[in-house]
Amino acid sequence: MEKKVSGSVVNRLPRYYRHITDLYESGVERISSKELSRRMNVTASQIRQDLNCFGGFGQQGYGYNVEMLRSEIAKILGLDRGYTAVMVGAGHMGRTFATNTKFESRGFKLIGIFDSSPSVIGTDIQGHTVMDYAEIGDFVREHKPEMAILTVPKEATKSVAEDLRALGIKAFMNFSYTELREMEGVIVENVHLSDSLMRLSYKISEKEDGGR
Amino acid sequence: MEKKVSGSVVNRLPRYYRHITDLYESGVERISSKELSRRMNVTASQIRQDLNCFGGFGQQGYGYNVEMLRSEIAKILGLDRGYTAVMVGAGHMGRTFATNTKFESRGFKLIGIFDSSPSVIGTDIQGHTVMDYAEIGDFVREHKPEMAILTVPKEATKSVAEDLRALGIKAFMNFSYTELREMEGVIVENVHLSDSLMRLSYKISEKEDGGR
DNA sequence: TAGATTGTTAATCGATTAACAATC
DNA sequence: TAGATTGTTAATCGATTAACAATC
Repeated sequence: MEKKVSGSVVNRLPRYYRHITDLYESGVERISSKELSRRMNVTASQIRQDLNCFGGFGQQGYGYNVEMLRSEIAKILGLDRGYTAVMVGAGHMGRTFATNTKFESRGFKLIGIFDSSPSVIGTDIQGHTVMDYAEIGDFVREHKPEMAILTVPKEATKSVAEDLRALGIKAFMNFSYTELREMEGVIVENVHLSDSLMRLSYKISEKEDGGR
Repeated sequence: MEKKVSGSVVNRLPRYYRHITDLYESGVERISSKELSRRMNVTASQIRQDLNCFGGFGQQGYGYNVEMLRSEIAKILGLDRGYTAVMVGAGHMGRTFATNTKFESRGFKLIGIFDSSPSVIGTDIQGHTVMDYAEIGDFVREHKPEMAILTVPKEATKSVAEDLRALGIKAFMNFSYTELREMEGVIVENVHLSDSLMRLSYKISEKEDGGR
């Protein structure tokens, strides 16, 4: 059994993937931890430590092969596993997230969008016909998606999550302004956009005061 | 000059605000760090430490007064300063963020939305008429907003940020899948939704492997 | 007063950085 | 080979937790 990887490292992984992908797409073949550290504004030491949680992907005197490192990080992140997701909530946020996220190029597949409002059921989002939430049970039992993206109003979040959990969904991404409390045996990632707005506000006011 | 507050504490502040606001709205008058720790799933010690970076808001033997604590955290976050924001990019994400975020109830004011595409200029978003990006210079010079929300495509992010910086905008919230590198003297908060998706993916695959 | 709970100091734990031998 | 750069150990730094005297 490998050593447990710390949360701080996990949080940084997508950022590594993003930067390495940028390099890959601009045709860079190799990169040293030093050069990457300059670009990412972190220490080279941290990069080497982080990557070594998962294996020795570099070569002394050379650095890291960009293509190889990219595919290794993808593997670590599980992007090669073809995870599938359903989305519940075809309102503004659902539409935007479904439209903006390049699911396929990130290794995921969005396989169904559900809503309970008659006015959106049957409409199209990026080639997906919105289905009736009442039918989600059959759909999930048949297709067995790993994750659910919840873009429903605050009030509905908890009950939808409980329904889906009972159907065997293991992981949730929650966009509503409520915290989906960790349920037994389930993985939750809460996305709170207004938290970012508040952090920004804090930093502005901190700066104003500091400048006095 | 007060002691520098650590990034970890700042990151937790919006979450405190959210939980305290929940309590406030459900009519709770006082809360102890112990009870709050139970609800938030953190240690009571951490709560007391965190709050004490900013002052002694509690009372021995009693706990914290919810209404008072809420307004203190709001003050710390700068939510009482009436910061104003412009948004650039009236596509899906811009529309969604403008529609979903209760700016006013969070102490902010969105004062203008801009785009450069003739097909959206003049359309309405939550009572805002989308203005021509070509006119943003005059607008910013007149209204002096503190922050800008960038919901533009990846390619446009950098140049828009530089324009706005030259106009005096101090803080940016960037939604595009590119990192707005910290510019001299400017505050940046990057929001990367697909990072959350990847973290979720990591956790699912970690769990699968762990269960073997 | 007695009980409760804070504010704060000290102890522990974990994460980051520095350093360097191994090696390509 | 000589130079570069990794992987990894040790040192440092910072954040979290525990403990408790102060006090409402």
